[in-house]
Amino acid sequence: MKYDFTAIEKKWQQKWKEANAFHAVTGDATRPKFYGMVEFPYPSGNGLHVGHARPYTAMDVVARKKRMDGYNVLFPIGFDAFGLPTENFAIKNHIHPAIVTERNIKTFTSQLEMLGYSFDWDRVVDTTDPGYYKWTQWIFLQLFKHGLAYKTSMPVNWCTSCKCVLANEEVVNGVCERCGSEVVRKEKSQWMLKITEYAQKLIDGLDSVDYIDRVKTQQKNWIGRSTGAEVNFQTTEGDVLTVYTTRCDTLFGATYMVIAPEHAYVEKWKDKLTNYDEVAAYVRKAASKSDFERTELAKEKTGVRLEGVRAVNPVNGKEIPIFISDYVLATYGTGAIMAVPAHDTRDFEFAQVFGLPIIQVVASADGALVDLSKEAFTDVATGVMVNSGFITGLSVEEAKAAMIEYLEKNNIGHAKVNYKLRDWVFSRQRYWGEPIPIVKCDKCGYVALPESELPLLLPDVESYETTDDGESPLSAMTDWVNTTCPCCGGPAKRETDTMPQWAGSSWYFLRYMDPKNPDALASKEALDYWGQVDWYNGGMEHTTLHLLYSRFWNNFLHDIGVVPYAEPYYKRTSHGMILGEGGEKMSKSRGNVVNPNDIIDEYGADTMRTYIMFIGDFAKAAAWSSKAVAGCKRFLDRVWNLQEQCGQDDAYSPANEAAIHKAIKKVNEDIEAMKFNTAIATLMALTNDFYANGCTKGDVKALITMLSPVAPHLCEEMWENLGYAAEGMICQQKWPEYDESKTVAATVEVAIQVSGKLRASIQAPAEIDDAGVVALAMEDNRIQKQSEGKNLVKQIVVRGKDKKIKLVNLIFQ
RNA sequence: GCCGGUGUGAUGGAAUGGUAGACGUGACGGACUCAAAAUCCGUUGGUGGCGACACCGGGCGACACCGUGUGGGUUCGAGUCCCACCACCGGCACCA
Repeated sequence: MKYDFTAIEKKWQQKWKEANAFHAVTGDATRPKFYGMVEFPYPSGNGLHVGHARPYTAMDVVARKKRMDGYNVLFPIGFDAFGLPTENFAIKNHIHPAIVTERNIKTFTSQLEMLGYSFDWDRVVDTTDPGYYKWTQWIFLQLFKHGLAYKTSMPVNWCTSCKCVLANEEVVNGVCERCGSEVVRKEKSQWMLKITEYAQKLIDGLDSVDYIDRVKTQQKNWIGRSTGAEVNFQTTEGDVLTVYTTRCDTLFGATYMVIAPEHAYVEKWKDKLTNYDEVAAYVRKAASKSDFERTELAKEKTGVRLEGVRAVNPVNGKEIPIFISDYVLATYGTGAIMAVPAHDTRDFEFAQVFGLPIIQVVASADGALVDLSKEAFTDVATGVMVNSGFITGLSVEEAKAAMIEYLEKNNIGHAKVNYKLRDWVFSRQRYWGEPIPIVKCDKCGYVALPESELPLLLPDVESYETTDDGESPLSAMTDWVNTTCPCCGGPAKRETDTMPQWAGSSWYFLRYMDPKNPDALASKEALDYWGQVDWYNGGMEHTTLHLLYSRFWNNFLHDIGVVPYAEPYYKRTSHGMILGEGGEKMSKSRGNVVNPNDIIDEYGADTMRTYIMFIGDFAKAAAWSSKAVAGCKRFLDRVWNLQEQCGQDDAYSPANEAAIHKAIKKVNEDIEAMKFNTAIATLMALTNDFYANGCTKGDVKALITMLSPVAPHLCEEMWENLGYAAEGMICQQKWPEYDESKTVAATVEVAIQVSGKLRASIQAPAEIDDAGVVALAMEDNRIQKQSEGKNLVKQIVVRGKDKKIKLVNLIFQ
C-alpha cells in the first residue's frame, strides 16, 4: 500500500472539520481546561513562512497531546491585520486595505489548514473587524477615563520614509525597525499611554508567572528599576536644583553638576547667564541631533559651563559649577545630575575634558586610596568611604542608608525609585489602524466618544497616504472630522490619528474566549472559565513590545474589574529562528527562503511537521536541511510500512514491551518540556526496534498513538487501516499508559568502572543486589587485570530512576 | 561597557554529576537488481601497538591511551558543578 500523503491529508482535514474535533467548549466542568496559544500572524502578502510553522506546529503538538490527556483545549488562531505593509501595498496598487487583508487572510487560512493544525476555527479573530476593534476602542476609552491615556506635545521618533511616529521600541540602532530609514526627532502632539504607572506591577507580576528566564530578565532590564535618592542642591540664584542619584554615598565627592540641554532652568536662568549665547547654541545643536548621533557618534563628552550660576553641595557647603551636556538625558530622573568623577565613568570622562577636580570618597576594601589617573573607581561591593565626613569608614551600602537618613532628616532629599521605562507613544498618523475614539472640543477639551457610539468605523478615504505635513490621511476627510461635542453639543473635531499595530494584539487572547460577543469584550462566564492563557509561545523579539504591552493592558483591565487575572499568560516559552540551508537568515535577497507549500507538495504536511520539530533544540536557531527533510519522510515511510508486516496480536510483543513502556514515558515528558526533537528520536528508535524484532499490531498501535500529535494525518489513516475506527479517531484517543515496572528487561547491562574509568560492561539479572553485582564484576577478567595485586578499598553502586543498577565504580589500592 | 546565552564527530544535534556522541544527515561496505533508483542489513570520534586469519591486495578480534573552546579546581566519577580566560550569538546601551 502506497503512502499517498496528499490524499490522506486532505481526507483527514475534512474529517476533523466534519466532526468539529477541535472545538473548545466554554464552561465544560467535566474536564480540566487548557488554553494554549501561539502569536497570531500578520497576514502579509508573502503568505505563511516556515518561521511560523515551528511555533505553530509545536503548540499544535502540545494541544493535541493535551486533548489526549483529557483536557478541554482552547487552541485558537487569528489575524493581526492592521499595519503598514498592507497599507503600503494598498497605496501602491490603489486597492482598499480591507480587500488586501481579506485576500491575505484567505491565503493564510488555507496554508494553516494544509498543515493540519488543530485550531478551533470557530474562534478566529481579525483585529480589523469592526466587531473586534470596537473593543480595542472600548479599552482605550477605559484607559482614557482612568487617566492613563493623555495627549501631549513631545519630541517623537519620526521615520523620514514611513512619515510616521515610531515608539522607542520600534527604533533599532537609530533607524526604523521596518524600513531601515533614518529616524529623527520631531515635536508632535501625540496620544500616550501611561505604562510607566504600571512599571512596578509589571516587575512584580513576573514572580507569579512561569516565563523562561531570558524573557523575565529582558523585561526587567527594559523596565530598568533603580533605587537611589533625589537630592536638592541650592544654587547661588536661590533656586533648588534637584538631582537623582543611585550613589548618594558619594555626595562628598560631587565636584560639579550637569543638567540636560532641555532642562527648564536653562531658560529660567537666561538673564543670569553671562555666556547665554554659547549655551543657547549648544542647546540648539543638541536638539537637532537625532538620537543616533547623540549616542553612537558622540563618544567624546561635550558641554558648556553655565557662567553666572553655581550650586552648593548640601553636605559640605562647597560651591560647585553647573554645566549643560547632552550626556544627561532630560527624560530620566530629574534631567539633572550631581557629578562624581572619581566614581562614575561618564563623569570621569567629562571631568578629564574640562579639567575638573576629582575627589576620591571611596577607597578599596583595606581603606587604601586607589589610582584615579586613568579611570573612575566604581566597585561598590568592597569599597569603604573616605573623605566623607559622617559616613567615613562605612561600606558603600551602609553609607547609602546613612546618607538617605541624613537627607530626609535635614529635608534636603529622600529615597527614590526610578524606571527606564517610558510612556507608550500610542498615535500613528496612518490610515490602516483603529480610529482613536476621541473628539476635541474647544470648550471641553478632549472628550471620549460615548461607548454606545462604538465602534467608531474607519471611514473610506480617497487617498491612504500621510499628508505632506505628516498628518493622518483621515485629517483630509473634513466631513468625518467635523462633528459635535458629546459633552456640550458644540462643534468639535475628531481625532485623526489611529492606534499602533500593538493595540489589537494587546488583548486578543481575551477575545478568543468569546469571539463573537457583541456586548462585552468577552462574557464574564468565558473569562472566568478560561482564565489565564496556560501556555503562550512566541518570539523573543516581542519580549519588550507586545508581551509587555499586553501584560500592561491586562493588568489594567484586572484593576478595573473586567478580567479575573492580573497576569494574562501563565507560561511563556520562546522558539529559535529557522535559518536558511547555509545557516544564514532566510531572505528573498539570499534566495534561501523555504516555502512551506513546496515541502507539503513534495513530502506532505506530516513530513513538514515532523522535520520542523526534529530540526533541533526548540529554543535555539536551526538551519534548514533538505536532506534531513527527506530523512523524516523516510521515517514516516518506515512507520507506514509497519502496518503490512506487523502481526495481528493486540498485545505488545515481549521483545518490544520494555521499549514501548519507556517510550511512552519519555515522549510524554519530552512534549511537556518542548523537547520535540528527542521525542521524535525516541519514536524513530522504537521503529528501528520494530524492524529488528518484528512487531504486533498492538506495538504499532502504541507507536502511532504517540506519533499522532506530530504526524496526525498519517496516524489517523493507519489507525483506520488497522481496524480501530470503531474506537473513534486517533486524535480522540487517550495517551497510552506506561508501567514503570515494565520499562526494565529481565537482565540489565551494568557498566563497571575502576577509579571512574569504564573497564567493562556486564549483563546482570535486573533484581541483583549491590554485593551480588560487585561479586559478578570481580569475576570479569578485565576487572581482574585491573585489580591484580591490589585490594578493593571502595565501591560505589549507582542506580537509575527505575532503581535498577546502572553502574559500579570500584576503587583498588 | 552592562545583562543573558552558546561552544560536543564530517554535519544537525543527544546525554537527572554516573557507559560521551542517542536519533537524523552524509560517507563507506553488503543484499536485492541486467543496471540504477528506492528499500533492507551493517560500519562510521582520533591515535597506538598487539593477536590471529590471510598473505602482492585485505578485512577480523580483543586491548590501551587520548577526546565535549582553553587553563585550573571540587569529586570515587565532570560535557554537566566552581574559579579564571578565549570565541561567537542575542538584548540593552551616556538611564546617573
